[in-house]
Amino acid sequence: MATIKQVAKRANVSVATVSRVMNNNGYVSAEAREAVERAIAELEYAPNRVARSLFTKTSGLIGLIMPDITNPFFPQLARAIEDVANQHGYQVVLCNTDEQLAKEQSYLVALQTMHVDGLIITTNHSDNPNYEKLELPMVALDRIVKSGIDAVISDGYEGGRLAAETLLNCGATRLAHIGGPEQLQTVKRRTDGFLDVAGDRLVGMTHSSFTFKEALTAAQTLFDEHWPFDGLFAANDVIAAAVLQEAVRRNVRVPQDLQVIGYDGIELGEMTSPPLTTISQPIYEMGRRATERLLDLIEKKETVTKEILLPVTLTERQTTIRKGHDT
Amino acid sequence: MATIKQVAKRANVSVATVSRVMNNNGYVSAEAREAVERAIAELEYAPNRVARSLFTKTSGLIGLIMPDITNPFFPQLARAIEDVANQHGYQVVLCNTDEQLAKEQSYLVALQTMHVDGLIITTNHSDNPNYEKLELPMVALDRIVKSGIDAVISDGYEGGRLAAETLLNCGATRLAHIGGPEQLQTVKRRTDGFLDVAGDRLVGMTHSSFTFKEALTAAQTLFDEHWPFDGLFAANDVIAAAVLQEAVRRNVRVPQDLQVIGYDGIELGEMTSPPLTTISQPIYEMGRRATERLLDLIEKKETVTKEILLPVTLTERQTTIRKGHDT
DNA sequence: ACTTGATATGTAACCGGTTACACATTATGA
DNA sequence: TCATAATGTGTAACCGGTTACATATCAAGT
Repeated sequence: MATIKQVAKRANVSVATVSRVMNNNGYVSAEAREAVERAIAELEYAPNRVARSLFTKTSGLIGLIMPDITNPFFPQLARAIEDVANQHGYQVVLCNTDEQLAKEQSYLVALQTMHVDGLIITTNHSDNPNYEKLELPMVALDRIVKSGIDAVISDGYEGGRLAAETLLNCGATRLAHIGGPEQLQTVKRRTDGFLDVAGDRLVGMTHSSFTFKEALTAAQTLFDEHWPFDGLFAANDVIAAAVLQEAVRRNVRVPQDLQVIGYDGIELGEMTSPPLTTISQPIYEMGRRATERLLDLIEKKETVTKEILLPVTLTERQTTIRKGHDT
Repeated sequence: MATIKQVAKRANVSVATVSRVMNNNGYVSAEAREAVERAIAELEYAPNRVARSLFTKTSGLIGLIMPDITNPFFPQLARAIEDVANQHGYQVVLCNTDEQLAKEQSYLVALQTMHVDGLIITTNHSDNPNYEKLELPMVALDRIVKSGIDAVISDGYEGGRLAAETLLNCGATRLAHIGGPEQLQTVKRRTDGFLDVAGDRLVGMTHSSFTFKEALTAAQTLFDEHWPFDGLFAANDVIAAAVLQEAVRRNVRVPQDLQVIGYDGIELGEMTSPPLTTISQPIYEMGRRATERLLDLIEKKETVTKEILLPVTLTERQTTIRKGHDT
């Protein structure tokens, strides 16, 4: 790899001049510029970002902290973040924390010492003494933070309401629900919204983590203890998929005997049989907005904290019965 | 953030001594060491990796180049890579290329100028003039490279054979197949293995990309043009999921009327109804091995090129009929 | 007593950029 | 014509580490 010194030599100028043409600032004569550009081309020079980083104290790196990329909600988010970051010349460093404080902590110092320019955080610690004292620009994604940290979330409460209303509109009268991990506030809101509309039409409810295996157990419990019900809202699509599978195992027909609505709008929902009706979060959009916000924080040095709330929508597929199309 | 100079001052030693205790090399007296350690603790000093990087020309970063993290095969791979990297003190930079040469190219220079220590490549270009001339340590994952680049792949040919044998053993007599994108060599091998065993028992075959939507179209075509068949092998699990969905739409019972085997062993396979029998690649293991190999290349400066071939296994779920358990 | 090797520590160069500052040279305006 | 501003360029300091080298002390060996 060529260095700026070699370029300078070849172009018969000083390193300062080379740096000026690279960064397009300061005065440079037309001849000098041309000579430098030729030298750059000939040597295939690309400036060393580490060296630049040392002086400028910016790295062009943003840290992405998530619980587990393997959870099907996150890849889309990561993709959106990476896309936007890349479009602006940034790279993203991926960090899986498994919601473990120790891992998170160690990533945090690693990221800081490598001078990342900002952080996007999608982990859901209730107890995190970490972030507040960090001076890095950062935005929380799908996650509620107490203090003055920017956040991008979608409207879980409204989503829960929408799910309940939809089931009711589609003719369900006995509602059931499987909620997510109770410490996740964004997820709890979905449950709150659902329950507020369901009222005493709720006949059964349980909770589950977001792993398929546990969801399957939760579904079994729900069927065992509260059957019959004819409308079910799951706190996310993975849980809904488990419900669907358990339903066929029990010869419960979906949507004729039981209507099901999931939450998230991940691709998995298209792949189940039948395809899953769900409350879609604008996942890609959330990632995009979070990243754009972060870049504003980094580059424009914005200071006011903002919370961005995105609307959710109903994606009707085939686990609910369309009004006026009853089978 | 404290600097080494501040630590040195506080401990009444020179920066050299501080550096020596940090890196545990050279001679340091017990008293000096202790003073330095106390100063480090008091200042919460963590060395600036950028500065270190500039001198040592290593960054502790490894670049992960994949087509699209959104494709459900990749998150597990990414996870494995990240885990192993992290255990060894490395971070990973995520790059989605969409198989576009331009994007790949631009990532490559970005990664080089930031001095990543190595590369893991899971893109499947047939034409890539890039990598060979790079002097970075790198390993290809799930991807076949001509020249002297290390690779970790699983035994697709044997997997294809295994799929065919399993279907045959389970009583299928009229076989069908949906292959993957034809330019992907690792995927083509699955088809080869399957066809070699299937022989003239194959009654129909088509191809599809790995997106669910296209897979659905391919499945429809196959049913339209070649039905009936009673055993189907799909080049990956996403395609298999599409087949399953199309089957219920046509009131084809799985596995009674049609047995289906997928490929990959991603979690999606557990979530379909019924759960999918599939040829499992050791995905996490592949990521792990690739990363370990890369770290050997980086740290031990190994030079001999190695190709690691991992075995696949049959994961029997409910889209095939167990021998001796015929329904 | 004197050489020698091990131990201990500091100074300064270096990694490859950026930029403050000094110093020219040329253009502009009165 | 001359002061002043705009333009153009190089030198060297700086970012925060690592390490070669010089130097100093001390114990061991002869």
